[in-house]
Amino acid sequence: MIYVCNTITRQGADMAHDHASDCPSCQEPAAAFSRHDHAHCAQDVLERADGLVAQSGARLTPVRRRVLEILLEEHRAMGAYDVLKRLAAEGYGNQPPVAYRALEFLVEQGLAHRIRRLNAFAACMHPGEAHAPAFLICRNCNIVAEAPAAAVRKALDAAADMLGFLVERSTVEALGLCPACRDQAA
Amino acid sequence: MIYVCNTITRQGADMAHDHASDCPSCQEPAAAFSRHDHAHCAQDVLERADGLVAQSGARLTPVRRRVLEILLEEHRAMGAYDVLKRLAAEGYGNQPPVAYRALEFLVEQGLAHRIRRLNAFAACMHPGEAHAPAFLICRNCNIVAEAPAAAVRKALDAAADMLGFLVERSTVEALGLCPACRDQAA
DNA sequence: GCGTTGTTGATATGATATAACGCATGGATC
DNA sequence: GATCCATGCGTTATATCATATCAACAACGC
Ligand SMILES: [Zn+2]
Ligand SMILES: [Zn+2]
Ligand SMILES: [Zn+2]
Ligand SMILES: [Zn+2]
Repeated sequence: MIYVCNTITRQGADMAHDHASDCPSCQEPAAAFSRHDHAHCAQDVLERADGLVAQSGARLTPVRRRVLEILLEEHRAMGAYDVLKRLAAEGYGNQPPVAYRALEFLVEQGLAHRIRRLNAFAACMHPGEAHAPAFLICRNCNIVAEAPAAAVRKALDAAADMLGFLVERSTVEALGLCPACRDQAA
Repeated sequence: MIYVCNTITRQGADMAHDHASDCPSCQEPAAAFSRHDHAHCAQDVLERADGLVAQSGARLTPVRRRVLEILLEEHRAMGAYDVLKRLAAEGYGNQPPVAYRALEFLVEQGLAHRIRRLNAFAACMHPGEAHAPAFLICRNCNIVAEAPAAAVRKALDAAADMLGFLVERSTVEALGLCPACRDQAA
């Protein structure tokens, strides 16, 4: 299947990763929203997730791994109950805590992100790489892309520092139009 | 009464406003978290709100105005149901839509902000001034401050633009420690 | 084996948010 | 004045998001 990838990875010190260079998400930033076979990306992320979790001493149990797979398959921000429906249909528990716990675990491990504007979760497409992404949410087609935001964080830290405020975690989310919907509107 | 003001206003082209210069929120950024008599700020904001709404053709009805007053009085981020309790106690409707509609109106008019991380709303302390603030949320004492974020938005716009994404609205929220709690922790 | 820890599943509840309907008001139009 | 229409309000009901608590069970170290 062909998807539009919600991944945006820049080649560079902060975002580089080590898998095959034919990964569409590892090309130029301008290619982030372009259509490509997402199966490769998903498979790559899963493999890296296995390694990262083992390395941290945590356990990527069946439910947790399945939730990550679902997020990768669906390839969009999903509500906890959306995930739960999928789990229930596959014989896992169908109670909210099952989904919330798995999602919380994935977020803690850096394998997924929480999109507060949507009350939803999305798989991180470059786990293990230090990053604090900004999320770009298209109001027309609902695609969610992760954008490198080192400069944004830096500006935020500076603004907070002027007031004596110490930033520990931050949320940067933008609502607007993706390239495709932007063209369509014009 | 003495409050800590959740307002941070900088004297400068983007944030200046025209009322009396003894407003604590109009002093140096470093004074943003300091204690002061908030009644002056609240009164000033209400007066400006009246003017702004009239100017835009909208109507600041009793319920809407009362919600703004409540937000200003409480001087913190409030959940919709907190506001609703206050309204109900004063004889207004006690159903969720009453509060949500008024809050939505205030946000649309730029008289209040929605803080997604807290699922809450706070009065804007400098309505009418072009601004897209970042919110600084203390994880210890829950104070919420509005910080000027022009540089942050600029960086975000630039990051999005590199991907062809057009930002229309954005959410920038930081969780951390306010100056007081930071000192206390040290 | 056996206690300890962590994971899962179930029940129940709490918290946040919106859909849909009908009525009242107030201004524009006839 | 009567009619129409747009707007706001109140209500019922429902949808969506999230957590507290307990019981069963599995993995692990001893
Ligand atoms: Zn990839
Ligand atoms: Zn789009
Ligand atoms: Zn004040
Ligand atoms: Zn504090």
